[in-house]
Amino acid sequence: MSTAEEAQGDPACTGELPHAASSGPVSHAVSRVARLHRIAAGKLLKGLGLYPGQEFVMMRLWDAGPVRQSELIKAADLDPSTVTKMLQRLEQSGHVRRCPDPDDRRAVLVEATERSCALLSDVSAAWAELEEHTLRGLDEDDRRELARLLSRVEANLCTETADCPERRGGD
Amino acid sequence: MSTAEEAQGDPACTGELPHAASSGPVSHAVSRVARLHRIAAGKLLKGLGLYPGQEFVMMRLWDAGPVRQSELIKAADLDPSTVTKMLQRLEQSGHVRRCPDPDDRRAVLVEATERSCALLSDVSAAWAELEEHTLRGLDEDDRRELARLLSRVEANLCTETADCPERRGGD
DNA sequence: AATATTACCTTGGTCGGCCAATGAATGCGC
DNA sequence: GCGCATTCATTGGCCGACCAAGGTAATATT
Repeated sequence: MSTAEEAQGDPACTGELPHAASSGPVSHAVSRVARLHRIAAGKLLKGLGLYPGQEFVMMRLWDAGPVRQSELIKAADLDPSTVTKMLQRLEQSGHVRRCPDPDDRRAVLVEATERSCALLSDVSAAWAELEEHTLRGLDEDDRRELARLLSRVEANLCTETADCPERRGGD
Repeated sequence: MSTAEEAQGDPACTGELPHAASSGPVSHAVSRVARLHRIAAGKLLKGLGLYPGQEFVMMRLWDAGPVRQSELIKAADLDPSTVTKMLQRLEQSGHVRRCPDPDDRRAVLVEATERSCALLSDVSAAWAELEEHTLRGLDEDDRRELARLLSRVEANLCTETADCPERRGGD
């Protein structure tokens, strides 16, 4: 076994930035952090029977009670088809119940099952753990700063790619 | 009751944090930023015939020339199967050429096609644009700070969930 | 040399996520 | 009332990403 190279070393953590990405170091970091963060979330959620991404939907349901699917879509800002499929799986796994909306025959009302409500505290705890894992070693100032900067970045990314002269036409 | 205050025009940009996620505001922000960032990258790459995620592999190939698939896997820190499928599609779309490694009959050598090399500058430009889009409005200090914090977070997420021994300082 | 291990890649499955296109019900304008 | 546009949700296709399992070849062990 010659590989004296740190059995569990950091494969990708050695930030070897590709040349073509040198123009976007932060973007690169965002991508890597995103994947790692998702993986970490996935591990924590796995024990709860949830897949990463489903928590957002469940959280909305826990918060808001029975809602239209369109509300979920708007709240999570996801593609309708994404939500449809996710809900089908969540229904299959017993986390969610769906029934037609009596008021609008094309709409569907979604609500969290009682069983899933038992997960609420676990998911909250998992998220707290994830947060701590993510921010370990950062003091309060750093955390605030990171939150602030991410918020700025999010706002930036919410604007269309190259057409945000912050002045759309009349309406 | 029935305060319909959340029924506003802005879909997701209004940071209405679910209650269950209040324990992890930064994690939530990371998730949202990640998705938005990926979407932005996707839009920029679409015109170049690439899908988000493929750039990383291509960048490695442009940097390193013909490499083993395992090198790519290690460099990008992706699942082998992910790389296999991605390369199959990249080969199909003409961005990549693969041939068996004469030195190791189970290995595969991968290289960027000449055609794809023409994309290098475009991808670099796209990444620069993405970076600017991401960081618009942040001054140099903020950008440095964000890079620093993301780096810290990345390091955190590289450690297993509850196991953070002394980390190697990497040269 | 024969066997066991390990490394390399592939296949098949699953999920989240997107887009495009479709069908069904509602609502608006005429 | 009738027709058209909107909204709601679904389907199918695609891609990235994961895991689990498998097959083949190189290497270590015996």
